[in-house]
This record gives sequence, structure tokens and C-alpha cells, in this order.
Amino acid sequence: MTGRPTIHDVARHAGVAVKTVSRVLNSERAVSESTRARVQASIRALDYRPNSAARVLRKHVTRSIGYVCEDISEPVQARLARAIERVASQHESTLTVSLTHHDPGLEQDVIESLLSRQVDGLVLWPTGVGSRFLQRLSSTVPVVCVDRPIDGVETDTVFCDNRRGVGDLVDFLVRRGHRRIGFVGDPADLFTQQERFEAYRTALARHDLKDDPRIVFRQDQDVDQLRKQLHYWRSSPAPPTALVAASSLSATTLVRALPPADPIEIAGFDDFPLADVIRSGITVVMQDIEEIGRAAAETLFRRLSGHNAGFTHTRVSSTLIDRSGEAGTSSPNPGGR
Amino acid sequence: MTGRPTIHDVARHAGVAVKTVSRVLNSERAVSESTRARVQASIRALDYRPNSAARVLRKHVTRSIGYVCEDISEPVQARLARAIERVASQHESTLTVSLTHHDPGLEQDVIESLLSRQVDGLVLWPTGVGSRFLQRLSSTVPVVCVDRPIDGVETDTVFCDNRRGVGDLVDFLVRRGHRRIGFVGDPADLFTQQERFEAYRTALARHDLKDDPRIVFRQDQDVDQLRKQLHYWRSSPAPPTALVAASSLSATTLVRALPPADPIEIAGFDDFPLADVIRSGITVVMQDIEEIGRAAAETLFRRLSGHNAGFTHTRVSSTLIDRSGEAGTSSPNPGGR
DNA sequence: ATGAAAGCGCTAACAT
DNA sequence: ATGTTAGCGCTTTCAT
Repeated sequence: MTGRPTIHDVARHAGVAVKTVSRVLNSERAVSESTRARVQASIRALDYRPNSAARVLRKHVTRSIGYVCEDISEPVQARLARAIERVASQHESTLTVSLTHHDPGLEQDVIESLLSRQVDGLVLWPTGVGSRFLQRLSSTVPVVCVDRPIDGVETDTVFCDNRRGVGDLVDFLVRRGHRRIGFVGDPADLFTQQERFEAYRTALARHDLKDDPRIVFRQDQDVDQLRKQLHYWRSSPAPPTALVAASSLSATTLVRALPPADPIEIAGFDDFPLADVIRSGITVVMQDIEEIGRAAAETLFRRLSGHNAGFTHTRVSSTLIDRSGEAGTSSPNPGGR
Repeated sequence: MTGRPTIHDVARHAGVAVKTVSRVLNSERAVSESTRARVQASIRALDYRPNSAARVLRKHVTRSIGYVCEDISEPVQARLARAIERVASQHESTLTVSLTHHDPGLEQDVIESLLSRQVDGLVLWPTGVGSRFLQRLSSTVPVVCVDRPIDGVETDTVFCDNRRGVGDLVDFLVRRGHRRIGFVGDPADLFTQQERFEAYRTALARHDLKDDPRIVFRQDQDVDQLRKQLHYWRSSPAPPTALVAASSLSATTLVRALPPADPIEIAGFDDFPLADVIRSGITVVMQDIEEIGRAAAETLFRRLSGHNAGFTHTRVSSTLIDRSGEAGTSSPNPGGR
């Protein structure tokens, strides 16, 4: 006994059959203007709200989608959530957010929970680790992967164009006169880091530059570690004069590790707060997160409306923000709070 | 026809009645060990997952809560989401996130949608604007407000301790020898800004310092506007030697507006990425967002488990992070990516 | 300890 | 254009 009015109460109040109320609720056509108005009035009078559980039980559609990511407090994952929520609400759907905290086991748990709640579809920022469960998943419910694929599993995907982005960074540094360009990135097993590192080497080759593993730093970002590495480079015969930072975490760790006046030039993948100010402005390629989220959600809703062709793989390109000009005043403000 | 197995399929497979399966699913006691095991086996064999809609229809409990905030891409709101999700998942509940984009109309819409989906409760970062709808809301469903109250509506609340935080900032600046301390904040109509401004004046009085409206800047944060204001202050007879920035947005706008070498000292409310590095480190009071989210969610689940006493009002205190020491190396890393 | 039947609130299918 | 009936998959009630 909820106390909440049901469709029967509305029907009685309006003096019609429940099916007529149902028709009004679902905007079906076969209702005369006058009864429709009467029903609407009763709905308002009783402050009636349809019970979504009952509706779901019949229609097998929840008008809710899940967004499973690693850590919503990460700016990129948070902005993605906003972009997805926007599309979802346009489709009159809600967004349920579940977090994996980078744990494949938890990933399976939260997805199972979402499935039992019958979400209509899933935007998934996967941990990346494949499993039998995940293999079957995409035949149970539409899934769109963002940021990276699930190892060994094909789904619709929306990624950023890592290769072109890094290519742009290297081109920029070469244009600035650098011939000795190092690479600072996160651990090599991450999908995006693989793509970005490959792109770095490809871009060097395109400019006839040597690809030298001694000026590559790829590991968990730690200020002290990186400071040592920089020190070592400085005292080496041919130190890098510029560095590609392959993630905003790498870039900010670099910023922390470098003396303020160090002349080395940094260019980073992903914009970050205050990048326009610090070290007189750091040039970056900025992912179009809004677009990634929008594309992922739209892909999902396309599937939900019956689109059943093969998997789509979308690459969203990034934009180079050249901050080499002057001490930052005019470059975009990356929402640094 | 879902194709998904139902409780009947499981019952048939295990050779028991549906009610027995239901008992197993709900961990009721009146089932023998042997049949319980048999039912569990059938559940696994059929890969059965209970249909949550049917369950909700009967039990009137969804094990899902809503988090309604303005903009999940705001770091504070995103971190709050994470903290709330953690507690929700501990209570085997999911978190549905809806955004108001600062629009009271949209706020009502998304809440209505959540209500019709029968969320068990709501953590609400309100737009702040009261309404008849919001007045009735807390009698419909448990609501905990964070960051600020709803105008004219009492609910459980969890806020940060704005007064003590600002007090700490002013004390810090006085300790650093400042006697002429200005205030830079967001528009005065915001609840948190009101509290912080009042606390600023109170703290000045406590130190026998004049409260001078000419060194107060409270409006939408705009770099050019603020630059002009700073210029005006510099050419005034008694310019401020230090500024309290009443939000991280104010602090970062200040950082953009100030010449790098300007000797004015800034202390800010809310930590922000790279605050440990920029201008040799900016001292801030850091909100304990994790704790605010945890407290809000726990308050909600306490209500859900039948706690029906009067409204609770929790204040979570912030921590001063003194970065006046040296060029940042040892101070906490505010997760600046 | 187990089961049969009723019904949660809605919509699909089939009347009229 | 409107109404009646059955049933979605589960839990509750009441048997046994």
C-alpha cells in the first residue's frame, strides 16, 4: 500500500476505463480531445505519477541507461558523464552511474546489478580486461565502449584520435625548432598509452628524427622519480629539449618535477586546469569530451531504436591549443577551478 | 517475451515451488540446506537474474537513490558523486545522477522523473530556489541537501563549515603579517558566498581590522573585470596586501588576472589543481568532500532504515593547507590532472 | 519446511 | 473512440 494514486484512481476520478488513461499517458491517438483533457485534469488533481516499475514489467524498457566508469572524480570521466546525461535526458532516460575503481571484478558486479535492473544499454569505460562474462555481455544489452576497448571483445566504440593528437603535438614541437623530443607517459600497458607512444614514434620518423628509448619515460607518474629522470637527462650527452607528455597526469607531474625556469618545452595530451597560465602556458591537444560523450550516447540510442547493423567505431579528433605565443591571457580557459 | 529465465523456470528446473525460490533469493530462513543448494545450482545453471521491476512492484523499494546536482563536470560535484556512490553500493543500491544545469524548472523535472522511478531517496545539491513542489518533496521521499539549503524548505543537510574555513584563512593571513585583507568572491546571492563573506567580516573584527567595502569584489568572475579592479586597488591610497578568494573559481580567476610577480598574497576557499605549484603554492582551506558525500549518503540511508527523528544538520569542517613555506614540493597534491 | 493463489500497477491484445 | 481481460515476474498471504 503506497498511498500513491494508481491508474485506477485516475480512471475512476475521470469516469473512464483504465485503458483510456493509459492511452493518454502514452500519447496514443485513439482518444478524443475532450476525454483526454478530462483525464489530464484528473491526473493533475490527484497528483498522479505513473509507477515506472509496473510499466517496466510490461514493456521491458526502463528508459534508463548505465554509465560504468572507473572513477567519476576524474575530470574526463565526469565531463563524459555530463555529456551522456544530456543525451539521455533528451531521450527521456535517466543515467545510472556505477564505478569500477579499476577493478575487473567490481566491473562485473556493477554491470550485473545494472542488468538485473534492466538498463536499456550501457556506456562502458572498461577496465580493459576481457572475460567470458564481458564476451557475452554485448549480446545481452547494447554496449558502447569509450576511451578503450575490452580486450578480445568487439562492441561499438567511441575513442579519441590518439594518433592524430600526438602527431599534432610532435609537429608543433618540430615547428618550434626541436629535434630532440622525449616522451613522458603512463605505464605502457594502457591502451591509450600504447596508441600515443606508437604515434609518437611514427611522428618522429615522419620528421626524420631518431627514436631514442633513452629519452622515453613510461611508468607510474611519481614526482621524485621523474625529477631523477630529468636530472639524468640533463647530464646526458644529448638531452631532450622538448617533451611530449602523453596524459594530463604526466604533464602535471612534469610541471611539479621541473624547476620553474627550466627551459625545456612541454606539450601535452589532454588539456588541464591552469595549463593556460602555468609555465607561461602549456600547449596541449584537447580532447573533445563533449563530442565523445554525445557520440557514445547517440550510438547507444541508435541501437535502442532498432539499428542493428555491424559495430561502429568512432574516432573523435582533438584540437591543438597553441599556447606558445605569450603569457596566457587569450587562450581558452580549461575550466580550471 | 524477454527470453530471460524467470523464477518459474528456476522452480521447474529445481523441482520446487516458486515461493521456495523466492525464499532462497531473499535469504529467508525457512528453507532446508539441501533445497537451498539445489535452487542455487539451478539459478547458476540458468544464469538467472531476478527481474528488479517485478520485485519493485511488490516491495515498493528500488534500492536506488538519486543524486541531483547542477553540473557533474564540476570537480566538487563529481567527487561528491563518487563518495555517494561508494556508500550506495555498500547498501546494494545504485546511484542515478540527474543534472539541473542551475535551472529550477529543470530541477523539478528531473526530480519528478526520479520520483516516478521511485528512487528510495535523494541527495540534492539544490539550485536554492524554493517552490511549492520542493516544499512537499521531503514528505514524499527522504531528501538530504548538500552545499546549500532550499530556500524556505527544511530537510536534512550536510554542508561544509564555511565560517570556520574562512576564519582559518583570515587568521592565516593575519599571522603572515597582513592588516589590509580584501575579499574576492562570487555573486553575493549564493548561500555559500553569503556565509563566507559574513565569516570574513567576523574574522576581521576579531582581529580589530577595519571592514572596508572598497576592497571587496563580489560578482561573476571575469578575468578582465578583476584585472581592472586590481589595477584600481593598486592605485588607491590603502591597497590590500592580501586577498581571501572565496571559491576556487575566484582563486583561479585571480591567478589569471595577476601578473606573475605581483606580491599580493592569496588564500583561497577550496583547493584546486596545481594550487601547490602556482605562484609558489597558494594556501587554501580544503573541503573534505569525501566526508560530505559520505555523511549525506549515510544520513539518507539512516532515514531509509526507519530513522524518523527530526532533521539533522551536519557541518563538515575543512582543513587549512599552509603552502606559504616554499615552492611546492611537499604539500598535498590536489589531484591536478 | 514447502506450496497455491492472489495481486502489486501497468499495457497488449482483443473486444465493442 | 473506448472498454475488458489477461498477464508481465515477483512477493505476500494463507494453507498444508
